[in-house]
Amino acid sequence: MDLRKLKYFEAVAEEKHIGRAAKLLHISQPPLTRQIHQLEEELDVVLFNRTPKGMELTDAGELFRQEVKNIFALIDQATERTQKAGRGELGRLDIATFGSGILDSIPQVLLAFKKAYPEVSIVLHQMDKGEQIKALRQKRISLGFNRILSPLPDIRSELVTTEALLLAVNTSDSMANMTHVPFDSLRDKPLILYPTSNRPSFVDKIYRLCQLSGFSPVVSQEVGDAVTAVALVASGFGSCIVPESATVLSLPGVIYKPFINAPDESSVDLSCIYRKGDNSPLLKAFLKIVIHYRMQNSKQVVTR
Amino acid sequence: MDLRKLKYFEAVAEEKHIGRAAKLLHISQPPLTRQIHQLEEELDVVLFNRTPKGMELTDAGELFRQEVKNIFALIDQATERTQKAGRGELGRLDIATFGSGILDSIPQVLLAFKKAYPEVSIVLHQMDKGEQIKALRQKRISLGFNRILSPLPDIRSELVTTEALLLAVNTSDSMANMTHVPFDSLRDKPLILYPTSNRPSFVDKIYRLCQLSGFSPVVSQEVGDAVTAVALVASGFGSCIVPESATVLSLPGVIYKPFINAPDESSVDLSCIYRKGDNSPLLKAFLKIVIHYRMQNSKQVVTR
DNA sequence: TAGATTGATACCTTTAAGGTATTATTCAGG
DNA sequence: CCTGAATAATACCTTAAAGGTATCAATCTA
Repeated sequence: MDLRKLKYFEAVAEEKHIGRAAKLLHISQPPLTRQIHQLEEELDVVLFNRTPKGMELTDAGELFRQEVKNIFALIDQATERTQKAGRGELGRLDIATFGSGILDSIPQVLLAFKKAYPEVSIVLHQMDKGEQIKALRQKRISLGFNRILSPLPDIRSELVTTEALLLAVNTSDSMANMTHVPFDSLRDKPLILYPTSNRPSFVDKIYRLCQLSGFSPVVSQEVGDAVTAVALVASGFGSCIVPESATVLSLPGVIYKPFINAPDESSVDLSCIYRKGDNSPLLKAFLKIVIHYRMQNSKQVVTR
Repeated sequence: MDLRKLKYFEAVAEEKHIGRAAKLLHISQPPLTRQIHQLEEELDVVLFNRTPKGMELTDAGELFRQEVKNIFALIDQATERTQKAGRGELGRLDIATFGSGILDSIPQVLLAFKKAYPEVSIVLHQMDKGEQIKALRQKRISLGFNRILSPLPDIRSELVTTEALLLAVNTSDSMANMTHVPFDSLRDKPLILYPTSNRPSFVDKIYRLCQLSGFSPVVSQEVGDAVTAVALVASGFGSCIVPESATVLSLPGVIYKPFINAPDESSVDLSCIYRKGDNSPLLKAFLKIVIHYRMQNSKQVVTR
């Protein structure tokens, strides 16, 4: 079977005339006659009745014509879909997020991507950093969102946004009516912290900042994610340090305060990580959106 | 696009290795490399990632592989269906029957055909002879069942069965307890007859038989079809002459009597008619069943 | 570092599709 | 009844494209 023959068949079926069909196909009549004969021989079916006026489809030919139409439609569809997939406009993207990272920035990036590439289905997975790296290597995911990174030979990363750290305090706290909180006022204040999972972690960062300010934090409670932490702040368990994006959690009894006199690097990055060799167009498309988001975001910061 | 390329693509996708795939396809490696490159160029999509270990499908390639599988399945299906249609095993057959002809023989033939060619859908149309011939010429039907035929240049016919003529009489009739009815006893007996639609007709035949016996029939009533006629016999309107197959109508008050001393040709043919030039495999298949039916039927008559 | 294995490239051979000239057949019109 | 026009079919040649052989560049492995 040969698509050329099918195309030729379609033309003859349409024109009911070998000569005219040949002209339409920009070939001469004899080769077309031959191709039609070969097709009939291959199928072992008479597709046309030859009359002195031209070619007339048999019932079997009529049926075959429909089938051929479907075949070409399917081929066109296959081509189109494959090309879309090749441009990263169609497919499935498995993305990992960490516990409370799914606040503010990540949804915004995902939304922007969804808008630009509506035919890509995004599947989200909850994973901590260690799991993300494992899943990346096993190709179970193509992307992971993370905060604190250590360089790895087979993993690349792209910065999404940089967020200031804020202190979430209870409204009954003595610091509640300050506009800015000096970082070292955290000395002796009970802090809600997170367990250290995979180093380097967000907790490590907080410990280092305290160390730079010359004290060790007093841990009142360890919780798994920022949402729980803020909830505990609301009920008076203590304060906690959160990235700026956590302010979307507006719980009664909680207010967020910026630091003053904080050591350098009192901000935290949000990055996405991916396999080094991955040249999938889906990944490229996503990174393009990430970079666009970062640009737009930093511009906003500048113009503020 | 070219099915050869798709076949080659499938092989490489399966083997993940150009060399092995080439061996499987019984060609050498370089042309296969070239074909894959051409396919990628034509689609403008990278289908494989080349590694030192072999070829690895990209996401787009993976999708294309599915599509290609569907394409080949559709082509196979198209081929199969067309071949069936070419052998008359698939399709639609429009058949005309006349009023009461749809008794006994015709259903048996249709049933036999349905059994032998289950994938052919038969569409029945009620038409008298004149309409049948018109519909045949306009190709609205491919076959018509009929009794009395006049030869036409563009219409062929095939005998289905020959039936004796019987007299349907009311049980109260004086002839009811005869085993055989002399034909000329119909003289002066009221007969239920049919209107003459297209000559030569069944009525013409009856008139001729009467004429040969030396009398003219007394018409008590004209009715459109044999079923109505027999119903009138049941209620005492008179007698009527019917083909043997009408005996399947067993109405209370009606008994069927064979003739004796009837003129020659006191039997009537059931034939099917079709276009002279029609070489459709569906028609051929149907005629084969018709001839088979006739053979089997005449054998039964002989062995009786 | 040497050898083996991968896909890619260069160049020639062979197959099959396309072109030109012609034929057989059928139908329409004189 | 014959002639001419139109149809698809056939014979034979030309051309384009697929296939084969030899070889290369790159990468991993021992």
